[in-house]
Amino acid sequence: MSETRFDPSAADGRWQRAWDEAQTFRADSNSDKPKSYVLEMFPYPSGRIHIGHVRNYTMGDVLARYKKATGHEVLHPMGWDAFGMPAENAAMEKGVHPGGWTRDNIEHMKAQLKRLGFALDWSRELATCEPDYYGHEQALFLDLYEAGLVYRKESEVNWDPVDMTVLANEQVIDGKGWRSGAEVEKRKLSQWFLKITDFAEELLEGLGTLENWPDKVRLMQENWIGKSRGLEFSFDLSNGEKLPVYTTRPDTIFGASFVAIAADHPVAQGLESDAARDFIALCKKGGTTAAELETAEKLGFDTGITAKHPFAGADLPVYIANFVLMDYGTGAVMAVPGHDQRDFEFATKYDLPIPRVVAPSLDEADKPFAGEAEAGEGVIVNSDFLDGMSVEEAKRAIIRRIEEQGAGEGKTVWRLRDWGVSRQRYWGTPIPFIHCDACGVVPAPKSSLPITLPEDVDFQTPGNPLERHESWKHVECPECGGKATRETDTLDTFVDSSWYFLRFASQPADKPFDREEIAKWLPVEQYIGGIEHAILHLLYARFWTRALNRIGLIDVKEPFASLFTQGMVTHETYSRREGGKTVYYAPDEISREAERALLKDDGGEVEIGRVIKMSKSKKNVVDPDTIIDTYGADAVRWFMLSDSPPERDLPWSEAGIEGCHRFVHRLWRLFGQFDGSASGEDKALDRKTHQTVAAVAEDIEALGFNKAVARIYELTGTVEKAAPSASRSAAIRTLVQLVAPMMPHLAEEAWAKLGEQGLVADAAWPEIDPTLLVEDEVTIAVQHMGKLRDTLTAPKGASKDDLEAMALASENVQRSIDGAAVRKVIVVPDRLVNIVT
RNA sequence: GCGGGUGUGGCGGAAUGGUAGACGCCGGGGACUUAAAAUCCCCUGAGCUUUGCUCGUGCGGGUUCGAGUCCCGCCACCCGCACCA
Repeated sequence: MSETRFDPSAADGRWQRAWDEAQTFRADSNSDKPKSYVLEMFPYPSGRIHIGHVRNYTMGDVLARYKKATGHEVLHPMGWDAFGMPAENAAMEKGVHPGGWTRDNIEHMKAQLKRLGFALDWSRELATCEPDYYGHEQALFLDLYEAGLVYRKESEVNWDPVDMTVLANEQVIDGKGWRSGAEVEKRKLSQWFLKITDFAEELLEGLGTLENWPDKVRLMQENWIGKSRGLEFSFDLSNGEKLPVYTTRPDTIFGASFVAIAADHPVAQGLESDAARDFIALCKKGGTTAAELETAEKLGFDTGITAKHPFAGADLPVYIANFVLMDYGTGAVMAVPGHDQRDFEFATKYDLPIPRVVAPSLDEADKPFAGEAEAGEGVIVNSDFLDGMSVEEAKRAIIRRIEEQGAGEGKTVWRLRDWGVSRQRYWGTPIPFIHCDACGVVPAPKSSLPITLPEDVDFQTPGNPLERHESWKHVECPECGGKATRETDTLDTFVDSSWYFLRFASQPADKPFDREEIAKWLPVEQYIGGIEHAILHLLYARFWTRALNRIGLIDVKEPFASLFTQGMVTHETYSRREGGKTVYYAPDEISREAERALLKDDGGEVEIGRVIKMSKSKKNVVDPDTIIDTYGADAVRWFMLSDSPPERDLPWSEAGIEGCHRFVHRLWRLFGQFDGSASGEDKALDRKTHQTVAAVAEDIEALGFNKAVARIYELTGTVEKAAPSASRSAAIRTLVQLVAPMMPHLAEEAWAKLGEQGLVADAAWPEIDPTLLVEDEVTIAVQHMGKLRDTLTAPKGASKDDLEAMALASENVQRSIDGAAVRKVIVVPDRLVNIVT
């Protein structure tokens, strides 16, 4: 083997082509091997791969390659979450077609991914914007409709009157459209909904089975679903109506001193007076940002109506209150100021009674409040037949009483809302329905699928181009044959990403997927992606999977057996004040010295800012293409795995990637020292090698890539120092295999030079000799009173008595004991001896 | 406000209740070289009266022969949710 340098610019492409030609990473559904489905969240084709993708896909790739080496049939696919707003924005700004823009981006990004040498089955590539994907989605949507899981209802949306479009909440900034700057209006539109609330209970319970999901994500979903147990009952109002309220604290019912309703509650809406109307308008104006809610004053309006307390008989005033939400519970609450902070503030402001009904003990039934509500545990007081009960006992008692009277019932209320999937946009999956004046809303026949998007659309006029597209929009009614129009709304792109993992596993032309084939691959063994999808995507995908399961299309209930959320790639920022404002500079405009950073252009010093998430506005981004050009794919991959634990943020640094680059070449030099004819055994090295193989395997399976990397560094150092022997040659060969999942190009190149047949990507993971995992000598720590005084070497498994004798023989130990009587000696076999005096 | 997480050298970080700081980066010294790059070797938590000793894992207590790790109470930072009755 010659001492040539490893040249990634030649080797990377060569091996990528070799894998392609051999179809090394093609997944065979009919294989007898155990299946392993490794999946990373597919990207939106924004134009360029960013470094966060590189980290995400490198982790998945190491796992996929390792699984393959350990005898699994691996499915590791890639595709494109290709519908979405940026394509329409590009269309409006640059006059390009969203489809053309998207497909160009896909082509470019695919080339970028290929340069990184990922072990992907590209034969299963899919893009959600193509009819052969979204057509099947339309079919699934119709299936769900037939099962009663899809419905239409009037719903309030954020409407941008200039762009003539619906805006998502996050697109409304300070009450104005993010693009147009126009004042956003609330509009009622008839929209499509999916009945995710039907699955609230099982989505919540299912979380309990997802042991290999981060607790954090499970908790976030749990809070999002938001189950609460309570009582719903009705007040009789002085105007003769009944007012249902919901409470989770029915035990405090005797502490109710007023009733509060939401501004858009029917009772409020029914008020005629100008003052009432003005107050309702005021409530609507209130901001919805976190900061505004934090400081918002509790405001109320006395309707003049009263509500009869079901037990006390008192007439409670009914207020419209700005803190009551219409879309939770019944939009009306019984207000218990003594034991709810919001009610307390409200009652204080409007001078309403604040009775105590929970106290630390029966003796303290009239203890005054210390300026805030007491929401905690205690004993019920001033509450007639509930007096003396605990909070929990009282809850049960009052619910029973109300139920006996037929005035209400114990009820579970969920925070989770049904999923509104209508989007008034062009670049999405057309919703397969037809509106007929005579027949109403009619599902499109499955034979008419896919309903494809028209290509000839213009984006220069505001609004949804589908709305204006006469030849596309007007169709015959499938039922009566009369004049009808297509639904012009398209589906939320989260629908597209709610089943792509099924289509990856099975892609027949005539249906969304094959049930038997899905059963072979699903659930995904390991899913990897960003924490930002903890709720929406991951909840929707779980829902969609359960919905398909319920209607009998698949057998699996939970799509992702294990979830891993990786940290972000971060970078320090460079900036300086110029003409009164802060100007940021990109890393490649900077020359970085040990303590300072200089601008290449003029040599001026710039300030080194905090290490934060890469963002365009701070210009602290690095471009994957550039760094692959400079260092090669393997060094970049290695950096992505080194140092930081994968769930934490990874600070990108020039010094760090250069270190990785050096290591690639250091390995290459070591591989060059392979001597197949070397003889002689080096038992210590054999041990180290086998221990490393076992440890690296364990680390990869636990996704502890940074630890695996450290072990490989260690073994590399040991092998470098070892004298030539058959053991050393074996160690070098093993090292090639150990780094193969992480640095596949270098590994293939070395594998070939070692004279091995075939690809290292096809090679089995090195076998471990269990007898070599244990040392025959161990280092024993010797402590006196828990402080280290000496270390000694003992044979593995030495007896407690021997170890104690050896420890006591130590000069350092004797000096430390200094003649004191030994009271006790603690011996941990093969680890330490602690002498207590 | 509620919920969760994290605090270890100059930096990223290791460490089944058992030798704190593995491994990498930065830095320092040396070798090779006419020189540089590359490479290799050594040092690198702080302090001290340096065969060795003391201190040291955000702070204060506790349990234990022994605590970064377990328990109690704080502090700081980060993330998520948020007027959810």
